[in-house]
Amino acid sequence: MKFQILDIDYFLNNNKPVLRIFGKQEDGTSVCGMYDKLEPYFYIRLGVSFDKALDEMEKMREIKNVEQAERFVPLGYQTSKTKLLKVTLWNPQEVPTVKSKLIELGIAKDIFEADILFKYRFMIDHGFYGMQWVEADGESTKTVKSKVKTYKINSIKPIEKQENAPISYMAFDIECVPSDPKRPLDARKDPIVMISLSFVPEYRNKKDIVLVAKPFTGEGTKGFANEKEMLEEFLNIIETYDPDVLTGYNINSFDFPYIVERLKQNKLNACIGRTDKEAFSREFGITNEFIVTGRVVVDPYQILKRDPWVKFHRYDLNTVAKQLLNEEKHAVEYGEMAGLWNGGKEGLSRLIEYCRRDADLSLKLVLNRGMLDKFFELSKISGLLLQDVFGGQTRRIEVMLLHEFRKRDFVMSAAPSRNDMSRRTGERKDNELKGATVLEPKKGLHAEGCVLVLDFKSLYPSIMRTFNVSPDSVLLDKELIEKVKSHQSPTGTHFVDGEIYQGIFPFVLTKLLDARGAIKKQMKTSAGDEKRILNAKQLALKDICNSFYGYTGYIRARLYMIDVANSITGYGRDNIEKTRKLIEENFDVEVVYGDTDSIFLKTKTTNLEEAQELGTKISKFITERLPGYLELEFEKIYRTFLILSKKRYAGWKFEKVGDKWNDEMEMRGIETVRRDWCMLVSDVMNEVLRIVLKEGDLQAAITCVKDILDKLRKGKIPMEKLTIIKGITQSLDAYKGTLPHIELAKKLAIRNPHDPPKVGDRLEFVIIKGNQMLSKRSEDPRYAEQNNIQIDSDYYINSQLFPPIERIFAAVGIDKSEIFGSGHQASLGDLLSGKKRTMKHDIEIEYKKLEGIEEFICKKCNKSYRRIPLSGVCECGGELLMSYHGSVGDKIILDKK
DNA sequence: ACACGTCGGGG
DNA sequence: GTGTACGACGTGT
Repeated sequence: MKFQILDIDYFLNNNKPVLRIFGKQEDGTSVCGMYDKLEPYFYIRLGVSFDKALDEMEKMREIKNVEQAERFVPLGYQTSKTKLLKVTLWNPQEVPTVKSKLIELGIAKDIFEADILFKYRFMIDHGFYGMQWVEADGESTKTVKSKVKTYKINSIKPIEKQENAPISYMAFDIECVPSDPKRPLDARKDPIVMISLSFVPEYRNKKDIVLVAKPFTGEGTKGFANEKEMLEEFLNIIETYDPDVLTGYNINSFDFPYIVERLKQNKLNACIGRTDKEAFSREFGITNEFIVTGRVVVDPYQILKRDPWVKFHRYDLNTVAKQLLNEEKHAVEYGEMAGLWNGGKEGLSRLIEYCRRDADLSLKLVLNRGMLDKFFELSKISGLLLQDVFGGQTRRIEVMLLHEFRKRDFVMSAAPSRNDMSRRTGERKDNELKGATVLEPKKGLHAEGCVLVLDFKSLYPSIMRTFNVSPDSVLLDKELIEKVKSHQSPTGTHFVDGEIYQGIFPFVLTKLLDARGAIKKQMKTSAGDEKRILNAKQLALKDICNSFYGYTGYIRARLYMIDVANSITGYGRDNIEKTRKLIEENFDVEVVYGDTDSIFLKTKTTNLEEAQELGTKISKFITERLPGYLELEFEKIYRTFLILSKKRYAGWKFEKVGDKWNDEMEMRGIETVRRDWCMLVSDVMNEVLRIVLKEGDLQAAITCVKDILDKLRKGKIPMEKLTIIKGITQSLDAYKGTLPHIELAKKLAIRNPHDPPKVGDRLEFVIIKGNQMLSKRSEDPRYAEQNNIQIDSDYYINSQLFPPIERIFAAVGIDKSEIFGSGHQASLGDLLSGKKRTMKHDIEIEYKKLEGIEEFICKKCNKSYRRIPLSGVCECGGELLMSYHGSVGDKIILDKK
């Protein structure tokens, strides 16, 4: 029998562990393999004599066997293996108690691998990675311990196979109505009124179903007498459809815990998994986790929120779906729900369709956007089970290293205890983790010549490879430093030379980076699904490679070594300084900026082709002169470059695709979108940056801002552009200070006593004119509009627009008084005497061709604008979308690092 | 510039 | 389940 591993756990049968390996066969059949031939074990370094230890340990009934073993210990370069004891127990659950007993009695001085989950012990010992294809031999068996086809396995081994087995997905979403409209939802009392389910592939020829907790008939809808019957059907569908992946938006912290509580209230078992074990939820901080044995729980909310490459302004389903799928939720406000539920059939239908859409959108997010592709690959590369790969980098690295350790006869350190961690924190006071070098920026606008950006390819991984930096290659012993051929890092730590012994990190990184290189090559000749998967794979490899450095300095790492981390950044600092010097000595360019692994060079040419050529030449020159694997790559050209300070800059980027130059505005660290800013600020900032960078017309930038201020003072900016949104997070009287949105909430509660704002509501407000304190001058935008209340233009000018806009203007040498100053206005010419006020960028390509590449298109009537009209919307009132190189969509803010 | 506190998504 | 756990952005000093 062959199958792909999805999940593993174990149960006890007469105090003996039996592993349950859940998987999928090629034809999509779910199977479970039961394996009982593994015993839990760990290693100790003796604190007493062997005989004494043996004596004591024979008295412990939990211990099955003790034998001598020789292994390399992980920290510091080892010239020989260390004598250890391998302790085998009967029951994995007794490991923690035995472990602490051995330490207490002084028998063990050190403990290794006593905190490796039993399922991972199994995987590592068998060489199984996540989503591994295996071949097992055994016989079919019947048991209550599994709900799918089960086999008792005699032997099991990994096999080579790339493609995934067919995976089934089910998304769901629940709606609840509070029994007391003034109170927040309470899962103990307030029932679930409907559950929508969405399937890929279809379930009984249906792509979705909505279960309703009251009698109802309708297409794709199933009514029930009450909540309990509806919940029973929910459990029943899960069992018959048998999904591999359960998904839904924010299910980990809302839907799942809520359902579990409702099942409990209705005296039903939470049998959602593929075993007799009930599903359960646990929380830490915000990251709730929901465990369903045998299946994989995927919460797109958590995945999106943790993605460092793509950031959203907000993370509610509507915003995310709009951006990623160009689809929206049905418009139903939370406050309406009770009314819809308790009202007539029409309202109920609306609520049902709202619910249906939510589940559909979640599933589309996961599937249409290939959200899991990278995680499948991360699981295969790291060795973590799919369910565990959504967490942090630490576990990915550690389980991967465990595989490597086993091959090399190494043992893994224990995860740090609370004590270890506070000791590490304390030690940092004297020996702090020093970061990278950020070259002092030459602030301002650089428009006279193209700016070249060059990057070191995988800087930290390359450093670790070049200088053999690894926790197991450090020379901790003074004597060893004299005996062994070694080198010293810029921060004074010694490492054994690579030709004597290659550390595990450089070894693993070499494997991973080589694999990534091969995949990127392969991508060039592939297309469609194949290319998509290859891309996911190379991204997964990149993620893992880039996390090694951070790992060595992470307080919770098993292989924490601050000297190793500091050596890496130390080499990095050396490298960028060396590079700067080499460039300045050999090329006629000015270093205007650089950060960690990048360097920005201002050239004397405005010709893109020439700039490109120079960039390539410099990268080759430098790479030839740097040691080992360090490689400086020519990354991109900024025709114009504006830098405000370290880490805050914008550039007009040109990139050659084929023989055409594509252009794009790029911003880093300059936020144009922030939660607490109204839309007007974002619009003005984008517009100002565009004018400065693309038109080089400072005058126009000033005029643009002045126009806005003028409109603002005359009350001509639409209310929605001035609206600020903030949420109510606690009961109104619990707030200590006065906050604008809370003051407004109080006002609204008086105006509208039957539907007051509640905890969890998000309030929109504008600041209006008046002589009270600011916080008391918040008002509902619609109310202000209807009652013709004037907004406080001074607030918007001084508190919202001024700070960010001033930073930009200061950098290009425009004094704030020129725009914001009231009364006496300095003449434009005076302010910048000697400096050229306006310049049209000189570009030696056909400018005409560029026109129209970037434009704004109305979503409704398709009318296109070269600039956003100041109203922010189309003449027809429709929303405007940006268009880049022919593709239309809101811009997602990408911010590397 | 730093330390400390709050909040997120869902209904 | 041989585990005990976030990170961005806000305000205040």
